[in-house]
Amino acid sequence: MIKREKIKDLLNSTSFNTDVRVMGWVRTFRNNQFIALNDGSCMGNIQIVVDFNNTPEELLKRITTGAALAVDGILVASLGKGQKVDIKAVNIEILGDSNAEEYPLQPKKHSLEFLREKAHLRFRTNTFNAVFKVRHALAFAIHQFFNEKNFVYMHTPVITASDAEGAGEMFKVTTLDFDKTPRTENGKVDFSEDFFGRATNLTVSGQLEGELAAMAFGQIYTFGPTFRAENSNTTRHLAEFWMIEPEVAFADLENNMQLAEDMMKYVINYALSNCQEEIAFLNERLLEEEKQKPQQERSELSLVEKLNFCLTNEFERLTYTEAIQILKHSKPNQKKQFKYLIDEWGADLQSEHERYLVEKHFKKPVILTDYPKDIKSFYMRMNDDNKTVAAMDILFPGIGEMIGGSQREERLDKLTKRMDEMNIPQEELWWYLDTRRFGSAPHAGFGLGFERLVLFVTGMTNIRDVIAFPRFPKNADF
RNA sequence: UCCUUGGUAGCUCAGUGGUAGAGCAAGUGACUGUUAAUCACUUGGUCGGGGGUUCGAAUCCCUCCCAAGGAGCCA
Repeated sequence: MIKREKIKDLLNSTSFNTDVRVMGWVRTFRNNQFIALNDGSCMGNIQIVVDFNNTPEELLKRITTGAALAVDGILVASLGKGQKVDIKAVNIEILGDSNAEEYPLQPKKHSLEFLREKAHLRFRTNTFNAVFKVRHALAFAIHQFFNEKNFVYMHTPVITASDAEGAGEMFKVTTLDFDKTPRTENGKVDFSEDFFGRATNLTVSGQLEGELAAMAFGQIYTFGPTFRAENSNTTRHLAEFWMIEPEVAFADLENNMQLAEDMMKYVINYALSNCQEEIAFLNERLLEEEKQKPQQERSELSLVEKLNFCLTNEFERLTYTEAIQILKHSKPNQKKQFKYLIDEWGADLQSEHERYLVEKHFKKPVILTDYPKDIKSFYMRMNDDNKTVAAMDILFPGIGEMIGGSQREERLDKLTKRMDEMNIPQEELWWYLDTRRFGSAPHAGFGLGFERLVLFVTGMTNIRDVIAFPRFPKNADF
């Protein structure tokens, strides 16, 4: 028997008149004669030409959209205009039938909302083929970037006992029987009877554990699933998402910003050069979509232009205080077009403000630094002004916050003081505080929401379309 | 969780008080170098669920569920 070949290789082949064998799934079957076959090796289909006069009616009827086939045939130069090569079928074997009356994917354009409900089948569409290839490339590029810089990939725990991080609502992890939970004398659930002997949750961040490792390896990163039980129903939040969290010893906020910008450019560049076909497709898809919109709402740059723009321009860096000044004097603020008007220093920035800075004022990624201490986490390093902390948020057009990071507070007295002020129990984080007791050192790190990166690079607009099986409130299908 | 807009055939939608429609898909047939093939015919609906108003409800009211977009929370 001949060895099976990948469609990707055959589409570029010029070895005409050779016997080939392919396997794949039917995308369309036109004219009782032309099968567009896809095997996932690339976005393109190979055209199988069927000699329908010498093929049993029985078999022709079973060549339906979605059916899996094994085809033996001869590779020939195509007579048609749409493609360079055809396979003249000699023998077609149906590996798996696909009932055309029941198969949900039709040879036509489907809405993303519809495909979201068919998440088990949506990989079979061009759009999702492209999205998940790009997702793969980005994940690979992230590992390659850190590996080249000699970072150590740490696997931080998915189940944690600390609930003091304040990053968000947590999912409880328990084996207790809900119908008869053990109770303490004062009526509370007795978690000492639970599997771990204490209350546990799914992690909301690997940062604290990451810091422990960074204080030995010097530079580490994590890349794993993260969970937030927030009741968020937006196009950029998930209950289960993947996060990349580098942590670097002997680094300050400046180093941290540089690392983040370098990483973003590295992985975007990797995707551009390794997913040309996919990104070209997504670029076209987005252009088509934008055509539906009124002129005003269309973006100035195409997807490819936007990605290239990111690579060739420095991210704009400015402090929170400078941003407030810009916003205060901005047109929408003067004309009271903001829903939340910028009045004085200290307020948290709303999405509309971030969007103005990124999309209207600077028109490129922006790194905002040195936020007021009161709107940031306890572990961020206090600046000399005692008002701001060495925090940074990287804002991207269309996405908002892509990265959040900071230089960490390495001074034990200042750290414990902040914890007291923010009511964070020190005894629960004794192990974290130990790093400040024994050989503390300046260090910094950040968290990158992987799906938000995939959103940006694919030009998709809903985060539920860039993760295979999205988890969000009221939804855990598949 | 809040605000807005929606939920009608497998899909995308029209129908705004008088008894259910189109295009595509699917089925049957014709045609055969097509490119989401084309042409003809056919099938297909508890109009999101429940309750109410009315002689009569897809249409009006109440309520619940679900979806999209925006907000908050954040990555």
